[in-house]
Amino acid sequence: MGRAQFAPGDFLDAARSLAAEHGPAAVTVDAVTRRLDAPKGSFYYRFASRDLLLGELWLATVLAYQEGFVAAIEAGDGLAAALHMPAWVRRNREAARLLLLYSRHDFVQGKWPAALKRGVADQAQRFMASLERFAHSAFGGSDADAVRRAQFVLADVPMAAIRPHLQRRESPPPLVDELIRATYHAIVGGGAAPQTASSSSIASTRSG
Amino acid sequence: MGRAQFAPGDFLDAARSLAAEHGPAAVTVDAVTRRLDAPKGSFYYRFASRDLLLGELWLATVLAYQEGFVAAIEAGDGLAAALHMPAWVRRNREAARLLLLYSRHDFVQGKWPAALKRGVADQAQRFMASLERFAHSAFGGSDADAVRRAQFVLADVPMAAIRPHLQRRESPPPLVDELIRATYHAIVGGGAAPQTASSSSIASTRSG
DNA sequence: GAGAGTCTAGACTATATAGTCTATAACTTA
DNA sequence: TAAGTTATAGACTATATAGTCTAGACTCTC
Repeated sequence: MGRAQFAPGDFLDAARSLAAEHGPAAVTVDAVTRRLDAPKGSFYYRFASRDLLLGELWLATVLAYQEGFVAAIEAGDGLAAALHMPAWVRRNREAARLLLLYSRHDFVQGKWPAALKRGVADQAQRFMASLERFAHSAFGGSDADAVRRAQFVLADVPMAAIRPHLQRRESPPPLVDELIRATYHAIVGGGAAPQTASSSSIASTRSG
Repeated sequence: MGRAQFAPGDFLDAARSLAAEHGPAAVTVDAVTRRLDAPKGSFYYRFASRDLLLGELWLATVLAYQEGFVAAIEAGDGLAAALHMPAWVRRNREAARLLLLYSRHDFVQGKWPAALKRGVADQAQRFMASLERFAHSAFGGSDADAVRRAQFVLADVPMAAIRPHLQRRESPPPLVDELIRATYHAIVGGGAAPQTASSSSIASTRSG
């Protein structure tokens, strides 16, 4: 069969669905090929190993998210960077579950080739650079504490706000953005804080 | 061998260490018994299955954490409940890794007996009751949004602040408490907020 | 249309792991 | 000390899964 019936992307798509539905452990080669009704040989013709499939899936997912994040930071808009997470999650529900419900190590525990390794390292490095850049502009320094603060408002808090909803397979409601925004202003301060720390106002903003 | 060489707790301890070090997937029956130099028979004499071991480990871990949390809520001190997480994590590093780095489903995917099932359900119910109680006192209601806010400040944010440090196998530094506190005051407001939303003060509080 | 290259097809192998089963050693109690 | 109880001991089975291998079907080019 000289004409390909399956593209590499088909296997990645199937893997993404399976991982989003039942976790990365459910992404067995048999499960993936069964879902596509493809023979095993066709899988291994394209991917050297299951580890590689999962590694590529993870990297693609992280990069897809990070693109908008880095852009926002480079535009000097920290709040937009923080709010990029819920926005992206709403548009990419399956990928979002991979990114927020599991860790890198659930995907890439094994040995991967240099190319993938470099890809992941580059990604981490670009992300850290963004955090440092933001830390510098928001907290006046790039020491460990300032970077940690940046990570907190730009990544940890958005994840924390969204995760429970993904766990219940819901789309993150608007309340999530509000919580991220309020936290952002509390930690970063300044800017266009719509209200002061007195927060009964926050609590009642979006209840209906 | 009429006198027991191993207590059930020995297997739980070994399982906890393994899970903390390499994740719950590394808690195989072989790995556990190898670590204790115990025969397989001795394991299955005490635990009906691997699932049961992991289930009991998870439940014990959650309950150990929750005790202090619920007590703080019942004492009417929301901030103490939020700060209980970093305090508990510092005292229970291994258990903390289970609780914060993995999800319930990594431990209890299989079938468990009614007793365990009830234990987990009870635990979840007590936790929700605490959240509702706090939501009522802090946000004046127990509707879904108010409970979600409660979960955010009391559970999600503390987890988010701590998780990166556990991932690096560090003890959570004091900065973590500060971030939790600042977020708490931003969302809950009122109370004894030590500073207003202008946060250059927060940023410089604990840099040295 | 012959030959080369591409991809499908799926049986087969190797290995890790959960769980079973039988024998027996070490205690306990009458 | 005999009988009964409790636990150790580890070989064995069953199953899931990653990965290999060979045959051959399809397509494209000359």
